Amino acid sequence: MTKHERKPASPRPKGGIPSPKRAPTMADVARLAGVSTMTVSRALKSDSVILESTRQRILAVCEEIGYILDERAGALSSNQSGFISALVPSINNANFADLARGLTDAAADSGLQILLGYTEYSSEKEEALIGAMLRRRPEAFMLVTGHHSERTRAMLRAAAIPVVEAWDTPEDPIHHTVGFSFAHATATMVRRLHEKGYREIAFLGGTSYPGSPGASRRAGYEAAIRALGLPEGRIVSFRQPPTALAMGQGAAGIVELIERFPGVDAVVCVHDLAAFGALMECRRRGWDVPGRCAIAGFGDFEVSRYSAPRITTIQVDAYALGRMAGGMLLDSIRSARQGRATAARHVTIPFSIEEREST
Amino acid sequence: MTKHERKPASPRPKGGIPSPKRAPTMADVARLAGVSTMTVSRALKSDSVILESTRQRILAVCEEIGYILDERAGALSSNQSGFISALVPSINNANFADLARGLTDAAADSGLQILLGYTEYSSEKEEALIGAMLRRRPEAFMLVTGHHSERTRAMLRAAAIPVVEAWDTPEDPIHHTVGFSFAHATATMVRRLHEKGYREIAFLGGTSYPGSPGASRRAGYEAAIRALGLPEGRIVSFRQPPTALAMGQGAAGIVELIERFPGVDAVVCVHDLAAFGALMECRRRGWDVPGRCAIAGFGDFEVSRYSAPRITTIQVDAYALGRMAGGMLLDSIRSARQGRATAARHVTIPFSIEEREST
DNA sequence: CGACGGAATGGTAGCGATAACAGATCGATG
DNA sequence: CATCGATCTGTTATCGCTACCATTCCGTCG
Repeated sequence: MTKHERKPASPRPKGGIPSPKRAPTMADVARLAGVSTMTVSRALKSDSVILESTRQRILAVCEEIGYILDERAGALSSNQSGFISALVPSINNANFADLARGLTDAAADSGLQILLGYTEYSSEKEEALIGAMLRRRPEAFMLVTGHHSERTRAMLRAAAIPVVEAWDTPEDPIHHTVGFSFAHATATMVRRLHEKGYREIAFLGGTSYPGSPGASRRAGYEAAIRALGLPEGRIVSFRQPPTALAMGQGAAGIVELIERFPGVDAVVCVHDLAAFGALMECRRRGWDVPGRCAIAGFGDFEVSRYSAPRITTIQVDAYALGRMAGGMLLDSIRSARQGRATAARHVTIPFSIEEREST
Repeated sequence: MTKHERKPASPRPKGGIPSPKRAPTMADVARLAGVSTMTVSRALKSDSVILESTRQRILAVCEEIGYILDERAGALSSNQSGFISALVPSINNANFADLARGLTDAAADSGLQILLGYTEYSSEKEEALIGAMLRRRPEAFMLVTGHHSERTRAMLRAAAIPVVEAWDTPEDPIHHTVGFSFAHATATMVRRLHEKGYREIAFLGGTSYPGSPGASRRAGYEAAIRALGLPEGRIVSFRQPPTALAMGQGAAGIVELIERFPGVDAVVCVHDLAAFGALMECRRRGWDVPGRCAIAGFGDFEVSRYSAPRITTIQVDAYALGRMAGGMLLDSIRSARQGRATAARHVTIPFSIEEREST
């Protein structure tokens, strides 16, 4: 020992059974199995060449002494963290939860883990989270929805890792995208309502500032209304970004809407939670749905399938979307590990209008 | 260079501005700021002694060259991963999402990050996830609900890190616990219904095998029914563990229940989603709620606050519970970092019966 | 005026794994 | 029987950071 040597946490025997006070390392396994640490390392990776009998012997030793691979060290040495970072606006939302689950399952198939963060619809939080996550050197990033600050984009560019923006497709993508146009979907819903004979179609929810959640849905609504020559301006916005209050905003919103625009005969809501809140408020007040006013949602949340009446909505398989986003990132990661870059891909996935009893 | 030296990813200049092809390291920052790497390390930790002017100079260099601390290396060197692992049965559940959010926020206050996993109510998945997570050397573990296999318990014991079991309190805790007795809460609901005059009270949901989700709620129901001398056996179980089908199970279940036990005048459901499904099915069939049959839930999901009628339920602040669980773990982590162990704590948090229109 | 102490900073080893290549072993082949 | 190639295993250096202690630089004090 020279004077600067770090004192070990506990004494290390040079041979024999490792001290019970210390977690076993690969060197302990190697010693007990009579092989080198490299061979142990290979035994624990599924894709490496090693005699099956050797692997079995090593795995037996691992099991016996309770050895657990330390991926912190592995990540440093191999320069592969094994992480994918994912940012969702909120986890308390079935669509985002499904997206995250799809990504997690796709990543797990390749042995990668997810670092999940919630931005709560705030760019400051998003920046802070990305900064914290980059310190873990994730191998890829998934962003769900939203406009991203220039600082966010710069950080991701500097990190030089694959990025996928999922769900609503942005106009100015960072890299990969996968999702569908919320504006297009909402416009389709408006046209469908028009075909069914509704003539004064309103929009409920979202806030008006650009880049806000719901802005693209609102824009799609407005474009469709104009194209059809229907009366414009039937809009009631929410004051707050989407939160747990979503249903309450829908309940309050429908009342304001009907009072301000008594002729309205159909409402397109920014998402199913608002639609459900609106629907229940109508029932409470004795307003028939869809007789007095039809109600449509967005997202096909479970509540829309079981409410009475069932709610017409825009359906997208968020779980599959998450898996697809994961697949795209994994492809890019594999390429990056072999030193190749991947061109950005832009995938549009289908949505469908689920016509139910509320329209 | 000797023959065994690892080939660097790209050439490393010995001085001057770091090559743009290579991510800057602490050594680059140190060189440019004219200090040692130790001083850079101190500048980036908030709690260390360093001249403020030095810190500012170092931070400026970091900003200029886009240096990002590599916590993979830090974790290895300091033997502190900065991770807390959390396992929830499902993320697509408002209670669990709130729990995870509370834990995340509590951890973030201390600079720790969360590794989140979903067990999907399967012990095999739980074991696999814990194994994968332990390779990251988390500093603590939160488990939400459920019975844990002996192998799970052994792994956590061997890891020798603080563990908190949150939500439903287990009979045989691993370490810390925080939550409340689901059995007690459900029994309280039954008594409340009895006080209101209901006499044939049923239970809907859960599966019957021991350790299944809902088992403790069902046990609490049965105990209360027996204690009150009410007619027993009014139970309809679900065939599947809780999933996205939760509302559909409630809808199907209420029909089966009313057909098999026509005298039932109140139903306690295993959770609000089943209660909601049941309620909507009743409306669809023209069965008045609570006139024909009262319906109560569990968990105070948003849907229960806005449905028509609003659903009576058992309310718990899951976010606060998550924060509390996080606080307990952080205390233990701090102690562990100073070499001290912490005694297991068992915290019971309050629940309340939210009486609404459905009973 | 020299000893002392506290604050700031520096030097070095080591955390535990893996990359890269070298070496050993063994059966097949000419 | 020597050579070759394929397969398996070993050696060494390194990833980027932080713990541990040493050192330097001051101002203070007996």
